[in-house]
Amino acid sequence: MQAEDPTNEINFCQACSVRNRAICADLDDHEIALLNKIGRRRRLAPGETLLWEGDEAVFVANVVSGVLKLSTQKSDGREQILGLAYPSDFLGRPFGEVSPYSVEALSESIVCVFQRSDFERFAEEHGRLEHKLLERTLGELDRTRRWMLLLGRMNAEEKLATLLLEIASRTVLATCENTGWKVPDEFELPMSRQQIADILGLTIETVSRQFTKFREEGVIEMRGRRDVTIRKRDALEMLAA
Amino acid sequence: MQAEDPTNEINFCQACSVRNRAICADLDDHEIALLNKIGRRRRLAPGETLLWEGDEAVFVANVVSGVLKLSTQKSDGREQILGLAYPSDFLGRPFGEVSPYSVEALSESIVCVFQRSDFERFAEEHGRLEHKLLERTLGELDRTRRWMLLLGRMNAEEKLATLLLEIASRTVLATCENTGWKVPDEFELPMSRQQIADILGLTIETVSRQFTKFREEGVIEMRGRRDVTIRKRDALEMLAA
DNA sequence: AGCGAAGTTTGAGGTAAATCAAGTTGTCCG
DNA sequence: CGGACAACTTGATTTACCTCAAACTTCGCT
Repeated sequence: MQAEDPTNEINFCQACSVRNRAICADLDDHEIALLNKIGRRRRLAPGETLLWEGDEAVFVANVVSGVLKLSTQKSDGREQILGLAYPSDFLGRPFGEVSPYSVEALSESIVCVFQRSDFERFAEEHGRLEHKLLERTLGELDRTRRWMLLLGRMNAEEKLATLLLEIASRTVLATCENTGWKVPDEFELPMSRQQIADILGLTIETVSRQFTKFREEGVIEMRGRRDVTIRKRDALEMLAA
Repeated sequence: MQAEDPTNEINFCQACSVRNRAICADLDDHEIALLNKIGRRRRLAPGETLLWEGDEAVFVANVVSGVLKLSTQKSDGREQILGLAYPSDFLGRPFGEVSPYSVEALSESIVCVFQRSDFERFAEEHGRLEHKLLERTLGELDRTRRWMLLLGRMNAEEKLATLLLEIASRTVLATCENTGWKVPDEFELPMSRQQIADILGLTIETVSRQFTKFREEGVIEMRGRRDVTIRKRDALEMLAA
């Protein structure tokens, strides 16, 4: 069963779990076959970096499974996480010389990688792909702008409430492949406390204290450090509003 | 001279000051003529709103002159400005049902407006336009993500320094049409103190105190409330780094 | 099972920015 | 020109979050 080998080079698109949601969704079988030729799959271990901020932008990629973070650093080392990438999300900077941020796997991940130059050539010749990429980029811009409201105008409590709800909803979309569309109240955090702090623009201590507060209030329940169960969704939604 | 009338409906593209920089740049004369037919110019007074957050996204537009703000509000009224739009920038949300943010003119502005449906149809048939829009959207996404570092990880001093440099550089690009490429040290702020606070995720008082501090340190000089002269660019750049 | 390191939580104290409250300045307009 | 209003500045106080420091979990490893 070749299709079960995630690093299989032969026609892996056919069995791709994000085939219907990623930017390749609208391509026909012939186009998919062509795209298949220029791409390859790559497995990333947690902590492994796919792209480095400031480096030449050599790759673009689709996320097949796992969660990755996009991040940038100030000269003094302070880090800000710019976003998370889930299955079917697009990574990299087409039509640009350098990568404006780093991309690092948070969990074990599989990505479908293209040389940027190959991808750009293909996109030029296949308007449907470029259109899909445009739609996705516009959506990502909206999402990113919404996050600015969080960074600029929310307090620690509101920030964490918003993040927990966001992760819950993104996790389900990534997991259940559109069967059974309920957002689950139980999920695993794909990142450490420090990384949560870097997403929310807070310190690790403040994040930790908020988790404790939510636990004490019975808003969430935790088994271990990363397994979260939302107990009072209303309360979280109220705070995030 | 019809071309000098900014609201002229007949072939205004020909004389458009942003013709070479906006997304229409790559279109040939025939395509421009077609685009000209579906667009119209509109003049906006300071404070006038072009798009309302949450409303049906009926328009898209190019900025011809002036400065506009993109903003969103929390339920309790707190506002966050998501970005500024300068001449040649694209506004609106193609391929989306609702406008994810409000767009309001800060200064007297002229925009080139299209019905979203007309624009989408045109874009579908003219890949070059869609390609330009993709490039612009990718650039805007980079810019927006860079702003997240400011919101999440900078203090008030760094934030204001960064904003002043950003406005200075954006102003020149908007003004001198690529002749004499020096960034000027003198410019006019296109927004109030409160709006600056809403851009930086601060309060008006904190912004005011930072201005005073920069003035006392001789980093900037001000004539009136909105005319800024940068006296120590190095100092500002050091802070913004 | 038990050790060790990394990750996390908790506590005490400090500080940047928010809030509350007057003042002051600039600007519009008769 | 002067008066009124909005925009801005300044000051005093509070507070949410940060910093520093120490303990406690969790988890991988032998």
